[in-house]
Parts: sequence; structure tokens; C-alpha cells
Amino acid sequence: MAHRDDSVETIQQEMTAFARRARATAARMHPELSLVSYTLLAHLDDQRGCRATDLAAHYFLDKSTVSRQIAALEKLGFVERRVDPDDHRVQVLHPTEKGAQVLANVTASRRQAFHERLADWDEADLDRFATYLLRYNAAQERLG
Amino acid sequence: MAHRDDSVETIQQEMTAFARRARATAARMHPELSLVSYTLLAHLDDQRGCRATDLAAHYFLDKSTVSRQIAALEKLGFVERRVDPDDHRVQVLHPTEKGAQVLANVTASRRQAFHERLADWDEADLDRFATYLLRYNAAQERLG
DNA sequence: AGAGGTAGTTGTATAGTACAACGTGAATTG
DNA sequence: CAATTCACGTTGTACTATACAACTACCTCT
Repeated sequence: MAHRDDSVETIQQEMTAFARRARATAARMHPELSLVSYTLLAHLDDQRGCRATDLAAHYFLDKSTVSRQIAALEKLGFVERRVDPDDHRVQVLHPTEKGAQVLANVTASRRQAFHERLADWDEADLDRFATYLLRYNAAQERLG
Repeated sequence: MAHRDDSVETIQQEMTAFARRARATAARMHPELSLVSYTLLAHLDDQRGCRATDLAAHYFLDKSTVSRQIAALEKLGFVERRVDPDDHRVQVLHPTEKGAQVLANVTASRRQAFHERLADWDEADLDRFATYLLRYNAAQERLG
């Protein structure tokens, strides 16, 4: 059982260490798009548009937070709003041409950085690591 | 190569998802000690005291950030400062009795949460996951 | 003694976040 | 169908974490 405890302890420490650094690293690498903005924009791109409320639910953010983030992205010209003709309360959000472009750049550069960090890993290890992370995050969502 | 790319993509997405949530989760679970405060206090406890500068270097934080965090912890009565008799610029920081107590509680409850999340993992998987995280974070430190 | 470096604090600014109050429009129901 | 309730989004306010720059106090070395 000692071994099991040690592993859990390490996982805890390393996940925490990673979390502490991620924002700062993202900001350093991509001053034009923060980690949060990036995530939201990527979601819009991925979903081919969605509502602010959907973003809030998906990322466990307050609707006011999303509202301000989207306002910032709109001000930068990365996002546009289309009022739903069937329900005038709803704004469907889409990346603009420019937004999609910036997103593609940041995504490419992030992917590049991850590839560098993982360059000397063999394929089986990468696969297992990816699987573990999926499993871990799924458990976290399930258990809060 | 496609498989390798997929794994890297998943790792990127899942690490990012985790990072986005970590702070909020920590704040919800432990309102008495933020993720940063917890980390700093744990380091002091672990090292049996150290300087503010050491904390800043270790966590890639600005010294002003550490200064304010420590000031907050001191105000809460969780940390005490002992001026180094050999160098009056230096304050060696230590958890107080109370600080150590709170730290122990939070640590226990965090460990409990991690154990729950990882309850149905077998020991070999836990061990591999821990190893992968260490390896990943080491690479990140190395490459920035 | 003077120059330059180190430890830490404080002023200022910014990002991200939450909660509460609000406005507007949609839906339900008595 | 009028009134109430609900859903979506914005705005006011406040707080935390953070960085950078300017500063004070102190140490070290020549």
C-alpha cells in the first residue's frame, strides 16, 4: 500500500505543479491569446459556433466571466455574434476569419511546443500517458 | 506517425483542461488556503524553513508576488519570519504551529480527493502515470 | 569608503474570476 | 391573454494572483 500512496502523492504534486505554471507559460508563449481566450475560441471553432451559456456550462465559468471574455475577443475582432432569429435573447458566437487564423497559429505553436517536450518519448508511452490523462480528467469531472 | 500526433494532441488538450480547472477546484475545496498559498506553505514545511527568494526561484514567481503571499499567510498566523542573525536582509520563513495544522488538514483532504479520483486504478497504472508526470514536468522545466 | 549586488516591500497595473442586481425577451399557466 | 416565472446576457463591484519598476536596507568586495 505504501507504493500506491507514493504514486498518488506524486500525481497530486505534479498535477498541481503543472497547473501552477500553465497559465504563465501560455501567456509567455502567446501574448496575443491567453489560455482562457484560447480555450474559448477553440471551443467555438470546434463546435462551429455556440452560445455564451454553453461555454459557461462546459468550462464551469460564471456567465459574467464568459461575457467579458467574449467581449474582449470581439473587441480584438476574433469573435462575432449572430443573434438567433428564433430567440432574440440568444447570441450565437462564431470565430471570425481573423480569429480562426490566430487560433490556427497559436494551436500550431502550442502543438510544436508539446511535440518538443515529448520528442524523446516512445509511442507506447505517449499513448499510455494520453490515456491516463483522459481517465484522470474524466474521473475529476465525475467527482467534482 | 498519425498515432503519435494523436497522443500528443490528447496530452495537450487534457493537460490544458486540467490546468484551467485546478485553481477553481482547489478554491472550492479549501477556501481557507488557495492553491498558491498551499503550495508555498507546503514547501516551507517540507524544507523546514526557507527564504522568500528561494520560493520565488522554485516556483517561477516574482519576489513581489511571494512577498504578498507570505504577508497574507503571516496575517493569518500560518507563517512566521525569523531574521537571519548572520544577514539581516534575510528572513527565514517557517510554518507556525497553526500553519502546520491547517496544512496537514488540507493535505489530508486533498490526498483523500486524489485517492477517490484514483480509487479504481491499479497499482501499475498509478506508478506509470506518476512517472510520466514527473518526466513531463521535468521536460517542461528544461525547455521552458 | 564607495560601488555594486541581494533581500524584501510597496506602488501601480492587469487578467481572471465570482456574485448580485438588472434588463430584456420567452414561456407557462391560472 | 395577462401575470408570473424563467433564461440569456450585461454591468457593477470586489477579490486574488500576478508582474514590473522603484525603492530601502543591508551586505560584500575592492
